[in-house]
Amino acid sequence: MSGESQELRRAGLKVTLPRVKILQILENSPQRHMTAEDVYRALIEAGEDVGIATVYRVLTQFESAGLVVRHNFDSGPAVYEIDQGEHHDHMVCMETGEVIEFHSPEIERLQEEVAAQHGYRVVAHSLVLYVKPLKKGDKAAGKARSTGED
Amino acid sequence: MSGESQELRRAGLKVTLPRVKILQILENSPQRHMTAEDVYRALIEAGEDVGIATVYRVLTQFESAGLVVRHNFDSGPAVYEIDQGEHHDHMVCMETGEVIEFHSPEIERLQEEVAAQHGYRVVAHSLVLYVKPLKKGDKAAGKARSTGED
DNA sequence: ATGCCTGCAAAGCTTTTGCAGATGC
DNA sequence: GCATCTGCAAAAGCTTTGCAGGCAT
Repeated sequence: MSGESQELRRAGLKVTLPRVKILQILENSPQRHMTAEDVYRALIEAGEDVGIATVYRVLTQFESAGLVVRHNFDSGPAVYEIDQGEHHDHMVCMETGEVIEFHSPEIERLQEEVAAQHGYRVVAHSLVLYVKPLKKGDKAAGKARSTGED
Repeated sequence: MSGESQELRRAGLKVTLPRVKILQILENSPQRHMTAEDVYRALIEAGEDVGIATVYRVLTQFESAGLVVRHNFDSGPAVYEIDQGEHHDHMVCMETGEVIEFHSPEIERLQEEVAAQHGYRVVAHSLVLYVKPLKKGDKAAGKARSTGED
């Protein structure tokens, strides 16, 4: 029925209430990046009686099925986000915790180039920038002003 | 005395046996990237009687002092490596577990550029490529043949 | 009806913490 | 001598797993 059921079936997963609910939450939550705990709380608030173990199991299955992508930002709990097909990397603001997505084909190309130079091909990668907001007057806008910091 | 003592003092840490030993291990181990457990085992094998808790505490202090850098490859235990001042990123071979270091100023520049476009400056970053060895004849060298996988 | 799913609770693994005694300066 | 550090053991945080019953097909 609902698009969720289709997606689950297509992923080869039996259509069950916990899976449908979790998929809905991941798709509809304002928060794109959720921890297992986040999902669990959302379920509880929605009146659904699922166990945290099931949340972990389902998220893991979703990941295997390619429905979601799992990220490990720094230490701390893993976060999951629905896979919209659009690959992207992340920037985490160290002041607000906000997560910003970005995509840079140039960086990706360079990654492959570097790997090839070492005799490898890139199967997956993880790129996270830990950032802070630019204060006004901190620097000019455009081109290639390096901040020096690393 | 030993260079280690100097380094510790310079870092503002009291010179104690566990700290000296751990620093020696990090500096002399053939393995550049060690988990707390690795360091602990090395200490035990060296006949030193330190607790794992101390290993964690010391590694954390070393990190704060800038003596070591801590990485979280995927999930799993954190790894530490002595900070040789030379910033670099990592490639992890998915077949052998081998860790290869690399440095790409171009990628770093692009990172800053992207961050700036979003109104941020890069404070730190984490880039890990998960790679597999190129089989012979797997592909030609140069240009931009994307593997499709991501 | 059957086999995959779920909830619960317990265990696992990595890392942190409280405390009393030891140690460096 | 005093503050800091250490070892031990216990706890904490996140995630996985065993098992008995439940649900989708």
